Amino acid sequence: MKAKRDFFNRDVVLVAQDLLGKKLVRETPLGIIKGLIVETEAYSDANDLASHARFGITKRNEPMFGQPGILYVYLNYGIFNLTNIVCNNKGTPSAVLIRSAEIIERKSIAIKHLSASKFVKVNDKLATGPGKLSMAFNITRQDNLLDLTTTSKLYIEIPNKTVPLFDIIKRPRIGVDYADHCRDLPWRFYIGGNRYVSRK
DNA sequence: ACATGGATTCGCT
DNA sequence: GCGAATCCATGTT
Repeated sequence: MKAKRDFFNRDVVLVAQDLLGKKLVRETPLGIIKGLIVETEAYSDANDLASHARFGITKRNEPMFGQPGILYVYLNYGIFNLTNIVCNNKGTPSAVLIRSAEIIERKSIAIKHLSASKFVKVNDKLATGPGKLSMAFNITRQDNLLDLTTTSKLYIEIPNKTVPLFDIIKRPRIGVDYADHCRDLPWRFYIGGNRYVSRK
């Protein structure tokens, strides 16, 4: 079952954890790639000094203020697109950064996407780290504002059958040392013991 | 108009 | 553990 608007219209810290173990489905010209989300981070509103929303609404972060369930993609370090899904009700900025996934269908397509960049190494960890993940799934700024609840191009699939239980590890977010006291918030979430997590 | 630095990754030390 | 690659949004002049 495809995740609906209500799934994303909740507190971003909850959604970030709830996305673990869900399927990320991506339709490309070459076929449909599927991956299990194993690592996420939550970014909140103006009170979160690590969030793009800390400056208020700008041209770049405008998607964060939009409908829950839409995509927010931005260029990071001039090299990588980073994939975020907007949460909370419209007007309350927040987004979940999808950091890592275990690709379970059509790995060959992901390998083709990764091969297009000289900045990533193609190995068995195809979508480990937010830059590699976005490239493996061929998510670029062209996909910015895409509505995951209404398109078949990209969406979250919630399995019908029960999935095996797993531990949710909570840690400070990566690369936000500038964020004053917010740097220590345990808003990075990953599946305990999963080998596709970017760092321990 | 200009300077700054970053939600990364890889390769070398 | 550290620096390079690379570019544009953001904040300052």
